[in-house]
Amino acid sequence: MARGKVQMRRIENPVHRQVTFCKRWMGLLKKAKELSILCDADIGVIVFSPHGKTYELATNGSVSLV
Amino acid sequence: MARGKVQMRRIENPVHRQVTFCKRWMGLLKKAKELSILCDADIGVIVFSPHGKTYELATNGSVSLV
DNA sequence: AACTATTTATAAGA
DNA sequence: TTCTTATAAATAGTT
Repeated sequence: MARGKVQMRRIENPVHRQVTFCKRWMGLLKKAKELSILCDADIGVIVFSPHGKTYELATNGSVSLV
Repeated sequence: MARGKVQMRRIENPVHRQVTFCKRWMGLLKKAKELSILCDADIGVIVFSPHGKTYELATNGSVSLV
């Protein structure tokens, strides 16, 4: 979304993909938290990275149940 | 994010809150899909609205297991 | 539901 | 990974 448009397809370069993942995951978490607060909703987000790592957010323990 | 900043707290007006929920949920879904595609990750997002409705996205069936 | 003025997220670079 | 900056994208308020 910035210095040039981004093509909507898998980023082949591993380093670039990792950097983008980090940045966008942070952004997604922020957006989810905002939606939760602003609209009084309970949100759970979970991401399974290709390398087996999982990242998650639960605004009320919902995802931890999984 | 636009015609004026938004305070990060629950929107009291029900109509305003519903409209914002709709807009932001759409945005969150888009961001999640993008992260999934760009970074080859598997993502699940689930939202429990205060009124009992649930909205979800699963890029690989992950959330449907819940 | 559409439209834009603005804010925010973020791609690229350091 | 963290910071900076230019620019694309999301969206708050309006119509």
